[in-house]
Amino acid sequence: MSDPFTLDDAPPPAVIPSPASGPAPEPPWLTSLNPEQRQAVEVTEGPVLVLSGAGTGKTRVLITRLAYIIGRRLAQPRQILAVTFTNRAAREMRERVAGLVGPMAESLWLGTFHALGVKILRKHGELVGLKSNFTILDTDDQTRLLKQVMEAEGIDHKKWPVQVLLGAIQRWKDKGLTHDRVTSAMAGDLAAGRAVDLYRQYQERLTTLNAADFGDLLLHCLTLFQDHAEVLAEYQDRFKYILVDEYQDTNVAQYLWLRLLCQKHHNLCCVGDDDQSIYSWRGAEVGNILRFEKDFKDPKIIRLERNYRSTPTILAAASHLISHNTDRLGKTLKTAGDANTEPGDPIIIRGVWDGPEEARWVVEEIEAAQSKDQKLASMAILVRAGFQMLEFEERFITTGVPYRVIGGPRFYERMEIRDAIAYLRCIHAPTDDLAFERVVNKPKRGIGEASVQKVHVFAHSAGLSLMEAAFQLCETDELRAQTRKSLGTLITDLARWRSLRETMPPADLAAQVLDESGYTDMWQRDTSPEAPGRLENLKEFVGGLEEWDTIPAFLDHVSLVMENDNQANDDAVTIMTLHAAKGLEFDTVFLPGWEEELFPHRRALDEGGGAALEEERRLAYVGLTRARKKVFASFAANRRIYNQWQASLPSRFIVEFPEDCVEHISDSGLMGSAAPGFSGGWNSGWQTQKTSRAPDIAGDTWQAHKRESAGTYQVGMRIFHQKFGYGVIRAVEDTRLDIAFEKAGQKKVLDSFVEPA
DNA sequence: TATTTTGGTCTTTTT
DNA sequence: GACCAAAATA
Repeated sequence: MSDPFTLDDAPPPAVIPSPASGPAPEPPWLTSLNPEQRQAVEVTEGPVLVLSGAGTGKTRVLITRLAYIIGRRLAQPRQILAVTFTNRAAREMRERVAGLVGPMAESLWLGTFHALGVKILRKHGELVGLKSNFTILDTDDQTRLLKQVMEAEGIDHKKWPVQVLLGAIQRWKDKGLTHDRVTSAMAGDLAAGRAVDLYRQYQERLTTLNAADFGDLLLHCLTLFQDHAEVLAEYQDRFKYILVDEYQDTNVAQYLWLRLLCQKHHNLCCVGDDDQSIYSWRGAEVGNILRFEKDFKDPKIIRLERNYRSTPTILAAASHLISHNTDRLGKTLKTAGDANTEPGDPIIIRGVWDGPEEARWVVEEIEAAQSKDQKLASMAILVRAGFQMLEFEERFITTGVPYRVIGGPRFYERMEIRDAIAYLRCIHAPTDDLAFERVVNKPKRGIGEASVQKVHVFAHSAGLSLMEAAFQLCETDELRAQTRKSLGTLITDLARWRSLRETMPPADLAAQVLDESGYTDMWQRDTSPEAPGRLENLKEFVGGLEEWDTIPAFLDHVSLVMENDNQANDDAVTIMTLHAAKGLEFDTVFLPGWEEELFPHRRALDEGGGAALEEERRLAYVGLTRARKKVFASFAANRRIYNQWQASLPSRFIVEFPEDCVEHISDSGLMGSAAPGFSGGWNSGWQTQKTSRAPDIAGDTWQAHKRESAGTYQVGMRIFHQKFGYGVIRAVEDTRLDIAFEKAGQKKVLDSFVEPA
């Protein structure tokens, strides 16, 4: 095999780094570091673990370390591997390194685990059964594929949902387990005890399709390294220095991947914070941090504890909150500034009546800050779950305040975009059966399920791809003349477009395909309200394609990045999940929805043990420490979930704030007289709460209400509701009442929210 | 075949 | 209430 890595014309000399070894003046980006940071940069040899609290300059250390290694000529950029968790982090890191060392940064191996895995598999994939143009499946494709396998095996999909099995397979992959290493004990009675076999068949289907799912990107790498020592040796040789960001979020597979790669030079530097481990549900093992000392001999452990980001108040609150966790390495964050730094504003805590009210309040605060010349871009709303975003969006739209949602409904996951991509996939890889299936009757060409099934059966028996099978079937009388004709047209069209791809830029090709296939037409004729939006998205899609020179490059981007990063640089408030916020910082942070069952989330509470709860608390810690100056936390007494109003209690995390760091503010105008439970004002209620542990807000009034309510309400009764006013009960079902309100119309409400009128 | 109706499940968090 | 899948209907 030709060695692609022998191009290094001038291997750098192995210099033992030492600040005193040369008279060269030290650049400012080095001298401005604090002693611990500097150590983390300069100890280049051997394993290094940097335990880095929130806001302690972890990213800066990583970037400086990269620049230092390059600047000292300890290695060429192409001999350095730097791994991040998100594409955003990777992009940012590359930009900032480039700022220090210039265009050399281009040749760094820098990216997410998955992106780097793809890079390796594109080169050596044949050794594990993947051709270099293999497809990367998204969640949707994975589900459909596994579903096909399960259906073929006659597994009852009602009893054993696809998602559950898929989740199990993914977790196995996270642990680095190929199907032959999963024991039946691990599988249990999952999928009627057939889980392991189904896993195997799923992998077989993937191989036939020349496709890999997300977990495979790492798992195949591991297999490759284990079975082909010469390939592993190449990479081990090449990567003189390895840097890992967010190490606390690595899973077992990623850990093994790293361990294999660093075995020659042993220069592995991992940066992480166990208090910010929030991805255990995705297979992340905080244990990787704890194992570091055992698995890598004589590691240097460096703690960064000086926080440069937040005010002392925020820091104190965050530290106090996280100290409720028992399972941690333990570290204290100190403010980095002078001893007499101003403590900063207290954390504002506010209880409101319901979700919309909360949104109203948050946006009011944002507008107030804006009128004091604070940039909207310096403010963020961090939510626990995606559905919370809607209320804020609505409010921003009505008030006209610019906002930006990160990680919302993803562009590339929209139906029309996935269809368009499927066309490109068919053109690029004729064997991509999943894409073909998606496209075959979109727009409607009279090729129904029955015909597709025939193609399927034939393809399977003859060992052909769907497209090839369809082509051959068109030569026979198996299919109806009508079907045969349109199927034939589709296949010739696809072939024609394929022949254009050498000469035509992807954007133009896509435009032509969407046009000639009738796909655009389909939406233009569609009269549903969302059709114009879809056409708009397709336009944007074609526009976005212009950045790409080749289809495969674009397809990789789509499957790995999944987000459209045309981030307008307008001044806008950011809305995102707490998970997405990790690694970012803002002057002002809003933390809405701090209610029991939402945050901490019900699922975390249900799952026994304290582990899940501790992860929720870490999430709270991440949220708090995103703020530089000011934090607003809030909770609503009522929240609508599935069209049901539900009473909720303030999150236990609110109680865990140290009292001298917070300021409770009550809802005067709106709430004052309207809500009995609220009128007393917060402060008094909260004083007693700490000891009694039963928040007064819902305390006596509501609890009593709940108890007495069973049976008190009957059809025909006239009642009063805080939000909807007066009404008459139409139906009673358990604690749910169907009420015809005089003003608000017919609603379903919980009995605890009404009182006899 | 295509469209409508019904019935069941939902919401954590993401590469 | 929204979204999906399967059944019923045109």
